[in-house]
Amino acid sequence: MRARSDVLEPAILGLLNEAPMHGYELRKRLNLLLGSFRALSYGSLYPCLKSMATRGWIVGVDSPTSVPPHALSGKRARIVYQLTAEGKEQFQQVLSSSGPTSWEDENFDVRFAFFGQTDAETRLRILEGRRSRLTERLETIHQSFARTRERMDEYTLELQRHGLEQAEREVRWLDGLIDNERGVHRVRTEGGGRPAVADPAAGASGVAAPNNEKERG
Amino acid sequence: MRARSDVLEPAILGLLNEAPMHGYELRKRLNLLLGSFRALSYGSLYPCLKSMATRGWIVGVDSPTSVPPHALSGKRARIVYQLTAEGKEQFQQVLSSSGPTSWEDENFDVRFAFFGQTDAETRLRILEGRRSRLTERLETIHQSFARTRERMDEYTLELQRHGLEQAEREVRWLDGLIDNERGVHRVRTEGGGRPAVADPAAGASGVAAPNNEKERG
DNA sequence: GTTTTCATGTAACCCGTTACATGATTCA
DNA sequence: TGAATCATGTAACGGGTTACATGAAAAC
Repeated sequence: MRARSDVLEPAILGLLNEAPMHGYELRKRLNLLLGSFRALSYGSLYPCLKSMATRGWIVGVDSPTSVPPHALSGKRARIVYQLTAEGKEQFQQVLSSSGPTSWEDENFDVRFAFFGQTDAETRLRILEGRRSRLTERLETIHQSFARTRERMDEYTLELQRHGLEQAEREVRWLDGLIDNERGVHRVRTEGGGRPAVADPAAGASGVAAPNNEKERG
Repeated sequence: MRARSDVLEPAILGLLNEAPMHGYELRKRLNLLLGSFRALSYGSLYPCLKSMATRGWIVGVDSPTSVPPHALSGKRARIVYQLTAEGKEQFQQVLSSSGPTSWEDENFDVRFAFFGQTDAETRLRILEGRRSRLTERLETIHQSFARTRERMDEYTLELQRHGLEQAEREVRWLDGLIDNERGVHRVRTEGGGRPAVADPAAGASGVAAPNNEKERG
């Protein structure tokens, strides 16, 4: 429901779970992750890091700029943040929690971005949740569409038509991913249930599969 | 930049410019207009109406429920809002103002939805502004894409690839609309420059034109 | 040497949601 | 008569942005 809550924190946890980082770099990575447009402001990042530190999920360590570049002792301290044990636990919990909020646009994106750090079961659960949420939307739009078509402006109509098409396309995209995930899931759970994307070949071909129609365009 | 500011007010102005309405119905129309999901809350609608009334853009008129349904005198007053002269002026100003904010996602959607109440020139300006904003984005993503491809998670990559594709598709959609608008523009400005969509035939075929490829799918 | 980029923060504000409160009308 | 829907609002809160403040390192 909300715009970003449940989005910023998970994203930070996920990025720090990949590698420790200082705030400035974290922001750049976050911008890439979250829709890649609309720069996240420091005014929300730093306070968020602060509160996460207070809660014990992360710790910030003052760190001089690597090896002193030109003779002088490295003094300027950047604060490099890293997950604590609690933070890692929290992240795993966020990943596997598939509450209704997880299906929403940006929340889904973040969950999806960190699929590489989840198990196939959770991935499937989230993908399918997202899918049913989308089709639910489509249903709603179709209905109100049918009810109010005549009363609507040509352009409003066109806008809605376009939105509908985009949503339908996303459903198809999800279908591809789900199919793929099911295949991987079956194979992997037989073999131990570790994340499947650790294997580059399976990940690359599998994930990209549903979209190669694009090459034709 | 912002999520909704510059979105809610224009949308209200636009809807009230089509027909006077009371808040409850306004909300339904707004939900349809603004992404059609995520219901707008009364907690933001009514205060907004209030402030718009204070500024003199709209007036709320107590109105009994049409004709009394079963003998009793209609007492229950719904507040029907309508634009004042200033409100109409403000709306026209919003429509024709093509500042950078107009290219943003939701702002664009609202502007687009009320294209029927604008002239072809403004429509073109907004469509082209939106287009260049989108391609700008695409450029940015492509760059960071090339720079950081190796360091990225398979799923993050796929998510970005998908986003890229959606954006590219929207650019093509815009191209169709722009082409169409240019045609209409040329014809119409010769003939007087009135809104083109007032003509059902031109509007319907014209606006829908770039997308009839979808029928094949 | 000056500008640009890196780097970290704070305080005021904006806009929206949640939860609450209230009451009339319509339908079962 | 009692539940669902229509209809209008308010107060507290949440999460984000803007604008401000500061300073070191790198590039020109």
